[in-house]
Amino acid sequence: MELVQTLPRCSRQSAVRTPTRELTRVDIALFNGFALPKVAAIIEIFQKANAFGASQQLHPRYDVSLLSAAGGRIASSSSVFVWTESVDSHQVTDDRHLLFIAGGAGVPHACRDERLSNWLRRRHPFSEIVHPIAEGRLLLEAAKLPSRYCALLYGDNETSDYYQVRALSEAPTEVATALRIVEEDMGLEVARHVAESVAPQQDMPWDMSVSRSGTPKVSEKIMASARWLEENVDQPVSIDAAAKVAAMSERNFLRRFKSEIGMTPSDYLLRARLNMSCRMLVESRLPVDKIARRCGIGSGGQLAKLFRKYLATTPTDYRMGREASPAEQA
DNA sequence: TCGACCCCGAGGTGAATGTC
DNA sequence: GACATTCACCTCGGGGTCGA
Repeated sequence: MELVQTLPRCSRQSAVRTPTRELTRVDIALFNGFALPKVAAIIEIFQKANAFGASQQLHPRYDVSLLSAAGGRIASSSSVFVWTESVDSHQVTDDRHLLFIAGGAGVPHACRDERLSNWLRRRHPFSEIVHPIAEGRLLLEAAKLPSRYCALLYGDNETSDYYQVRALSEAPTEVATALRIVEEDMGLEVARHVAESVAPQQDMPWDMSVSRSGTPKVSEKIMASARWLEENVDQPVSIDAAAKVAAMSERNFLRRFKSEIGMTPSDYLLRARLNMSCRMLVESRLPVDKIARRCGIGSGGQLAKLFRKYLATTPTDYRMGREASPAEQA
């Protein structure tokens, strides 16, 4: 069941909100086993927008809160821990509220969490945007609530391509929603500035995401399996499991995936993992072995082997090269 | 169009070695 | 001692083919 609502505009004229000052509260609902990358992308977008505002002598525009049913320490699916506020201690204010709901392997368990469901029901009427990330929509469905996307994302405005907005029949990506909100609040130039500073694909060796590019000839089943592969880059993934997502036999899945996407599922997964490891090499100081394990690439040795094959370098050389020439990353 | 079977090679795993 | 890289061996993914 697809539960989707759209407001006329994600603008200040919303009937839901009567702000007393220019602050937007961005609540992100988490649970054990949530998928970290997309949550991190949202946080980064609003943080960059605040930082840009600060450089213009403006007050912080966005207040991002990480929330969970009980509060405290929450583990992502990649075993990275974050500290959260309890939903019960988090009060609704008369500021503008946006709600993002994480996806990830922990969703089925979170769907059975009455405390989280009840809070979603209480918070839903006060949130201008209610945007589930991937499997996060199952949490909304479990609470019998509709999604509430930013309607402007469905319009044919000139910046749709810039945010990689999907077809009209699909929900916008969480990144597109966050960027659109920044554009609404702070203007197109700021949104572009933020998009350019956070866009991982522009820095990475490959941009191969089918789910973002919306390749027209790709069937929904194959698209779903490709998305599933992208969302599970940090997990041990078998082709058989991916075939089950597409509701096909393993052999047929391999054949269809390659003919529609142009590469094998394992190649697709490998590229996604390499992109993630490249990003972590540049943005963190974690040792190569830990990065490899967190990206689903067994060991540092395996990562070195892949870097030698695909990039003709080693992970440490790649990291040093990116640090030595930051201008090339722009 | 899809499933089943078989074979080959690429990739994963863990140990060994090198470097700092 | 920690981390990075190489190497050897084994597993499994992908291609070819055929039949339903």
